[in-house]
Amino acid sequence: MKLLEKECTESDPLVCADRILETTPLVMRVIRSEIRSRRPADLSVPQFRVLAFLKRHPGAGVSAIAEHIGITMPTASKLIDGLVNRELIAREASPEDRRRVSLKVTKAGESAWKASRRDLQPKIAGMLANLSPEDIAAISRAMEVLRSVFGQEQDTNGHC
Amino acid sequence: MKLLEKECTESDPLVCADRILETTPLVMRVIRSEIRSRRPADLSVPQFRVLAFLKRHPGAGVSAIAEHIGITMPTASKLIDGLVNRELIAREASPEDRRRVSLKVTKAGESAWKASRRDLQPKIAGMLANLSPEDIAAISRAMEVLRSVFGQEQDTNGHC
DNA sequence: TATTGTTATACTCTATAACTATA
DNA sequence: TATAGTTATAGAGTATAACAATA
Repeated sequence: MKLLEKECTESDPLVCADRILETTPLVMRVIRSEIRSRRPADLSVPQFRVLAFLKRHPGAGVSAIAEHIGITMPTASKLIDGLVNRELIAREASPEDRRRVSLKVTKAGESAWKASRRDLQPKIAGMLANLSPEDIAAISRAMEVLRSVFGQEQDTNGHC
Repeated sequence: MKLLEKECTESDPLVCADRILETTPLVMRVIRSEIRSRRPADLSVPQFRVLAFLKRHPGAGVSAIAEHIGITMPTASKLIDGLVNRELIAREASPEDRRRVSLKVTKAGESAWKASRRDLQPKIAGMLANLSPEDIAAISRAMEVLRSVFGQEQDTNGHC
């Protein structure tokens, strides 16, 4: 249980929920504004996530994206429209089931995703630079736990 | 440094940034959909945050909100319009400087905020219920650290 | 009939640019 | 001239409801 320094009620789920509620929008806003500032690489957060998902699941359809990203099908469909129009992903009818579409990331999409990531990741990392290694490791672990709880997608794409 | 179980590169800021980038949108989406499902209490995340800020800083103006919430003035102005129309906040001209507006939360706004919070917090807490106390405490601490890094507003409203 | 997508419509959040009113 | 805020305009993300096409 470590020390008493901060032992008040930190293991109380309600306190934890409160902090998640306060902190998450702050982090999100930084991510969004950072993404937005990177014109013309210019991928929104949802677009970035669609590309990431599609890189992991080439050939996936609209419903798979909607489900795993956590949006409705019309929303996913429109999001995909935008990416197809910009030729960042390719959409074609599935041969065996012609209701389905098969989506995959194009070369350009791959580049755009990498560019976004190349800018974003060090920016966020830079904001963490002054933290202690212990704090950083704690955040890393907390994110893993949260992902398992909040993520529809149990990916276990083990970084380790 | 604890054990070796997960010791790979967790204290690497880049790895940590990666996880933040992956996890934060997932958490955010749950929060949003949860907020949205609570009709007719029906506060969006930005609205919720404006009310929270205004509770802490009654009499604040549009620019203060914009700055602390992290949005532009027109965005804040419109957001405020919506809340004023619904009579969740009150807007009046500042007596000493008539360019400024003075905003405060109304009774109805207070109720709406509390209702949103009353629903949201236990919902999020419920999702954490199966985690170990250690995990929960770790998330709590991680959120505190992240808030200090990503928050424009250094509130130190010590819950402890 | 059930599934996969898309279209239609509407609302919120967001920004930039241009404007008004006050200091 | 500079500051506080609003209006105009535009675009993305989101949803629900209604629809088409295929199975």
